[in-house]
Amino acid sequence: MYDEIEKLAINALYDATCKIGAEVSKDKILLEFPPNHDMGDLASTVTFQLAPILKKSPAMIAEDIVEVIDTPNVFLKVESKGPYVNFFIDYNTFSEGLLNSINEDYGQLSKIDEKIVLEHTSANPNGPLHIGHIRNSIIGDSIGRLLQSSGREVETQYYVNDMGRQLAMVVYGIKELGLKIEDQGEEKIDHNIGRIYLKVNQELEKDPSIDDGVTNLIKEYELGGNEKLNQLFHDTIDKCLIGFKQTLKRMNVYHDKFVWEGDFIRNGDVDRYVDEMVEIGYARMEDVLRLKLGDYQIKNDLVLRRKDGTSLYSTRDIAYHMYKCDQGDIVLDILGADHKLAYKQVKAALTILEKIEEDSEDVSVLFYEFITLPEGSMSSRTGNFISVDELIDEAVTRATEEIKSRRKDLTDEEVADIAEVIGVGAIRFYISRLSPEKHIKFKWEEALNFERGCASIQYAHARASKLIQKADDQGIKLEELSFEDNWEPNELERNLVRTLAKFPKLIGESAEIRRIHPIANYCQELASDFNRFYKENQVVGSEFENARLILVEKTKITLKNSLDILGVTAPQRM
RNA sequence: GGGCUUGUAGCCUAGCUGGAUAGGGCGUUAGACUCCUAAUCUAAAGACCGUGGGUUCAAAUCCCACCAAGCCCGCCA
Repeated sequence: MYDEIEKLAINALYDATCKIGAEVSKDKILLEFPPNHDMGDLASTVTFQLAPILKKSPAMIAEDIVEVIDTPNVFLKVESKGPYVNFFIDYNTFSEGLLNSINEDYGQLSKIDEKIVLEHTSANPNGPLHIGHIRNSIIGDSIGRLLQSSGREVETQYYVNDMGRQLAMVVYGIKELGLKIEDQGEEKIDHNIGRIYLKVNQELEKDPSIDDGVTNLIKEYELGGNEKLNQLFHDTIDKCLIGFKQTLKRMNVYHDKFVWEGDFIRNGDVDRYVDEMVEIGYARMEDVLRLKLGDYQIKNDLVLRRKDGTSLYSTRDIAYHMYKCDQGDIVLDILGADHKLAYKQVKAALTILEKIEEDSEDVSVLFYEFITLPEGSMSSRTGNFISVDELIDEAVTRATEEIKSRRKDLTDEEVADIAEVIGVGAIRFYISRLSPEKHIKFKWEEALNFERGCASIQYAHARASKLIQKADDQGIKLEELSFEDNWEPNELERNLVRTLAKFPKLIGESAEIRRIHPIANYCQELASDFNRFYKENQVVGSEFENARLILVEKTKITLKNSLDILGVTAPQRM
C-alpha cells in the first residue's frame, strides 16, 4: 500500500521535473519521512539534485515543482517547505483502503524464488546454553522468521559439534574419570554435562597428562573404528541436545535440521576437499598441513590437519559449507564477532574449491558482538556464566510477581501461562532491539524490564484483544462491519493508520539488510500509537464504533505479526 | 604491533547510502483511574552526537589522526 503511494508520488515528481525543464531518472527520486507529521507523510529532496542543473536554489525549485505538480488522488496536497517537497496523504480515503487491505497475513510478502540455508545457535554440546549463546539463537531465529515473511524459503540448521575438544573432555570424564551424567545433582541433563566438563577442567589443572588422553579420544573418534566409543560420544551429545531443545523451545527458537559435523568425516567430504586443495596447490605440508591464503589478503594460514593427521573445526566447517551451498541459493550464518577471521578463511576455501565466486554474497554472515557479565566474559570452562534456563526462570518469576500485583482475579495456572509469555518476551525483546554490533554488558534490570519494552507491546495487544472480545460479546460481527460514512480519522487514528501502513515495506527492507532491530523498534512504535489512540478514543459504543473496531482489529493483527517475527507471543490478556 | 567493531543526555538506545528543530525509552519533576486493564497516557527538564582536523551549499552520518572499550591474530571452537 505504501509502495503504491510512493510510486504515485515519484511519478508526479517526475512529471513535474519534466515540466520545469529538468529531467531526473525515476530511480534517482528518493522519498523520506519528514521529521514530524505536520510536515506531511512523504518528502522529497530532488531539489538538491536539480539545483546545480537549473542553477537555482533548492527552495526555489521546490516552489516551482509544487506550482506545476499534478497532485495524485491519494494525496490531499503537496507543499514546499524550504527545499523540501512534502506530500500529505488524504486519510479520509486512504485509511479505509489500507485497513481493508490488512488481513491475517499482513506482512507476509509475495514469494521470492530463493532458498536460504540459515545456520544459528550451534553451541557446543558440553554444557547448558548461556546468555552468550542466546543472542545467536534470538537473532538467528528472528532472522529466519523475517526472511520467511519477506517471501523467501528458509531452512534453519543447527550444526552439532561432535568432534570438538570440549565434547571430548566430557567424554573423557565419563569414560576415564568414571563420572556419570545422572549423578551430577543438576535438574537438567545439559547442566549435568556442564558439571562434568567443569570437573574435567579442574582435574586437568592438577594433572596435565589428561590433555593427552583427550587428544587420543579425539583421534580415536575421528578414525571411527571403536563402536563403543562412537556410541558414548553420540549418547552424550543426544542427551545434551535434549536439554538444549527444551531451552530453545521455551525461547520459541526452532531448527529444521540438526547436522552433525562428524558426518562430513564419515562420508569422505573432508578428505576429498582437503586433497583437492592440496592438488590445486593452496594447501601445503609444512610443519603441518596449511592452507595458504595470501591470494585472498589473509595473512594467517589455516591449519587443515593436526600433526597426528586429525582434522580441525575449520576443516570440517569447509565441508559443511560446501554442503550448505548445495542445499540452497543463499547460505547465511549467525556468528559471534570472534569468528570473523575463521569465517573469512572458510569463505576463501570455498572460493578455492570453486564453489563460489570471490566476494560472493551468496555465502554471507551476520556477526554479533559479545554479551559479557559486569565481572567479565562468560566461560563454560570455569562455570562462570548465567544459563538461559536461569535467565528464563528469573524472568518468569519476576513476571509472575508483576501479574499477581496487578490481577487478583486470575488462577495460578493462568498467571503461569501469562508469566511465561511475558518473561520470554522480555528476554527476546531485550536482545532483538539492539544492533547486533553493540557489545552488551548484561544487567538483570535491563534484560527483564516489564515497564515499556516488550510488556507494553504485549499489553497493547491484550487491550486490543479485549476490545474485540467485548464487541463479540455484544454480538457484533467484525467481518460484517463497514466504515461509518462520516468517519474522518482524527490525529491519533491517522498516526495509527500511518504506522500500520509502513509494516510490509519495513519487512522487505529489514529482510534485505538482514536486521531485526528495526522490527523491534516498529513494534514499540505501533504499540505506542495504539496506546495513545486507546487512551483518548472510546471504541465500543462510540459514534465511530465500526471504524474504530476495524482499526483495533487490524492493529491487533499487525502487532501479532510483528511480534511473531521476534518470536514473541502476543497474549490475549495480561 | 596488525585487523575488525563500538563510543549519541545520569543510564540504555535509534538514526550512520550526508540534507528540515538528533527520534525513543529508563530514571528525574509535575499531572491524569466515578470512563473499554494506569504493564497506560499528558507535560517539563536533560545532548558542544568520544576528541581534534578535513571534504561539502550542508556532517551524528564521508575521509584522516588520536583517545577509550570489546573482540580476533591457536596443531581451541
